[in-house]
Amino acid sequence: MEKETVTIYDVAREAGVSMATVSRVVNGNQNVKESTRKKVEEVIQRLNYRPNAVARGLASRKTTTIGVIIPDVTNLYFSSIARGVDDVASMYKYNIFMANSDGEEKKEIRVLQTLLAQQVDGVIYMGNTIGDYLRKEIRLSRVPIVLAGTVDSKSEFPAVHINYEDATRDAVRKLVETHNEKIALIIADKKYPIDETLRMNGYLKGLQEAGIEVNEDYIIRTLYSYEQGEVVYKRLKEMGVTAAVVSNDLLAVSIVGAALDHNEKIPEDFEVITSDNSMLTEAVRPQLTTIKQPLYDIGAVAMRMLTKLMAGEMDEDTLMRQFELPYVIDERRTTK
Amino acid sequence: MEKETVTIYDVAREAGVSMATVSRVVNGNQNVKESTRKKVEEVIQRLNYRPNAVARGLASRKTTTIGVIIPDVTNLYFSSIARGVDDVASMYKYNIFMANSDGEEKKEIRVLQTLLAQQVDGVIYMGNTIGDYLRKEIRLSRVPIVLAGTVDSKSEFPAVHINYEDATRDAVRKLVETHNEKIALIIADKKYPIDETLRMNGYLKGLQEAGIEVNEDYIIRTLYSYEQGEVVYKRLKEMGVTAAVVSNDLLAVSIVGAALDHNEKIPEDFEVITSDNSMLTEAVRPQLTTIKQPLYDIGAVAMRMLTKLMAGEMDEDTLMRQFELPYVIDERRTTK
DNA sequence: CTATAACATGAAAACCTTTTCTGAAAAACA
DNA sequence: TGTTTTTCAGAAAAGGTTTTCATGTTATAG
Repeated sequence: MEKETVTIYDVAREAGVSMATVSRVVNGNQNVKESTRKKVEEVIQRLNYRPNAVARGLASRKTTTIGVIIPDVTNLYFSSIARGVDDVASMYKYNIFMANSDGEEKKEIRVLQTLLAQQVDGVIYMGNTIGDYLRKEIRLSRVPIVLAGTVDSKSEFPAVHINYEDATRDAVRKLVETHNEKIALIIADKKYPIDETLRMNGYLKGLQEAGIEVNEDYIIRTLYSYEQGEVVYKRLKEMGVTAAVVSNDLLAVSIVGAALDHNEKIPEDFEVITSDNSMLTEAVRPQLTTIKQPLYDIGAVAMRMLTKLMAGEMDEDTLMRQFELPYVIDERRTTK
Repeated sequence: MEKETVTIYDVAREAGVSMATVSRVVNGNQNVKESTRKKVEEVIQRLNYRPNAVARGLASRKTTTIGVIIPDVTNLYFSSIARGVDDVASMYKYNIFMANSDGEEKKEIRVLQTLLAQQVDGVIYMGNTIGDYLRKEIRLSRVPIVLAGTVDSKSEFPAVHINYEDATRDAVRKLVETHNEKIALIIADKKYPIDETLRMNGYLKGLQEAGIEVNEDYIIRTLYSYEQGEVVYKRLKEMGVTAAVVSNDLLAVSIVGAALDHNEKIPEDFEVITSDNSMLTEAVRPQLTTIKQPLYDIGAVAMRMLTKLMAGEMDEDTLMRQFELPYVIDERRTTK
């Protein structure tokens, strides 16, 4: 009754060859005579033999498995990237361990450790800051890692993303063109380097170019959550702000929502540019003007890079550069 | 230079005990004298020993790993469930292999096979129909499986979800109360049993109760994609339909969006009830009236169930019942 | 104080592959 | 035909644990 598993040994016996030979045919090794290959393949079919990946991993020290650290699958920005990762991973026969970290370093470290214990061949990291302890942990691990949709403030690890600074500057420029003078930047309350350094710099640069003086109050840090829309909107209005660059789609949607609740005319009275281009931006009304990030591609490219690193085809030191994908600003209905 | 991995053998030697003893302390086995435990733990700390999960898996035939089959991580309905799964999985120290299937049986089978090759201890399945071949594959596998947010039309496998039939009937009732007579049902173009059987039955039942005759044209099958909003809306209007129950949030959002594009007054001229309650429904304006499914909980409960199955604490035959979680209809701004 | 039970530990097999090394047979060459 | 190279295949070790069984030691009971 108990399903007895069929092993490579069973196949060998049945086919009258050695385990080594079976292993060779399973792995597509060329050193097998056509006739014996046929024979072995027939037996594999007949017994319905499925190689045990765990044993394989132990013997070969390669698990064809990667780890993906993601703050929250439920966040469209990250899940879109993850989808890109998964598609190319499965193209290369890699299986994915996925773990949510909530972007908290403590969890990230725990998660990384369990991934390493699982002997993953590489890891894709999505998140925020790479804290010092996490950084040390990664260095120690000796498995390649690449960051997707995430920047490493110390440029130590390979990463693929867009140029957030330029993109944000462009967004500000766009808002300046339509004569906005009180322009807000809405970013995360956590200390994400993408927000705090890159988007911030882009924002400042955009204002500076236009000769607009910076008002610190227009830089708002908040939770990435739709409940915050109303709160943020009110603060904006109290200050007479007429336009905002928002770093998260869901938040942008809810800010626009709050504006509509208050009978604001969009984009006439209030303009918004958001930053992710998840499908949200096109589904809602008014459709959101957005910095169009190629999310899927970011994931795909990152994974492709990781396969090269894992195959040793690429030296981490040579191609450690930050890989920048193009972005574009897609004008829709929340800008004039 | 090459990072030499430290094994249980190193720890044993260093601590002056056998591998068996080290294994015992690592696994919290009680049969170890306090003093030796201390000693071993000290050495583990000092050498920074991390058990190799692959070797462990091979030796024990337990990988503390589960597989999650998901149509698309990018779909909020499924990713919300997945988040619930992940949280309780990590609570029980299980690692998750996640694989996207696009809801296509072919991919599902391939994915299931690679998961089984990885020797997962159990699997969570999200999807649509369980096709015959997939069904056979699962039966053969002998690892427990539970369906999350998914029904098994043959009730062969344990599953957790809400009562889609009742929920849909309630939604129809609600629309009938406000004197709608031409009520549409918008479901997936694929043959999902949740849509084709359950939601359909609920819809029919709701109409029947109200003495409204069914018009087949009002049952629309379409892609779950925001681009379809316009298309569906137009068909609805041509037929003079005044209300719809939609089985996917993103689609519902885009239908409402299309209606707004055509200067329709919502909910006065057109009412919509959607079915998932992803965060989308509250972020957009007007906020969507929805069947409130406890998505996270569906995932969490399913995973909890799976742990029991895996631990043998629960017999698949005894508790094979379909586990129903409560739902509620949350009235917001797309119904009168 | 002896007989017995309970505890603590180690040796070695088992888990299922891959991989290295070696050798035999076949093919190519001279 | 003899020699060298190439091709094909097997034996056995290695990979890092868990687990079973046996044994020595200590505590408990009589």
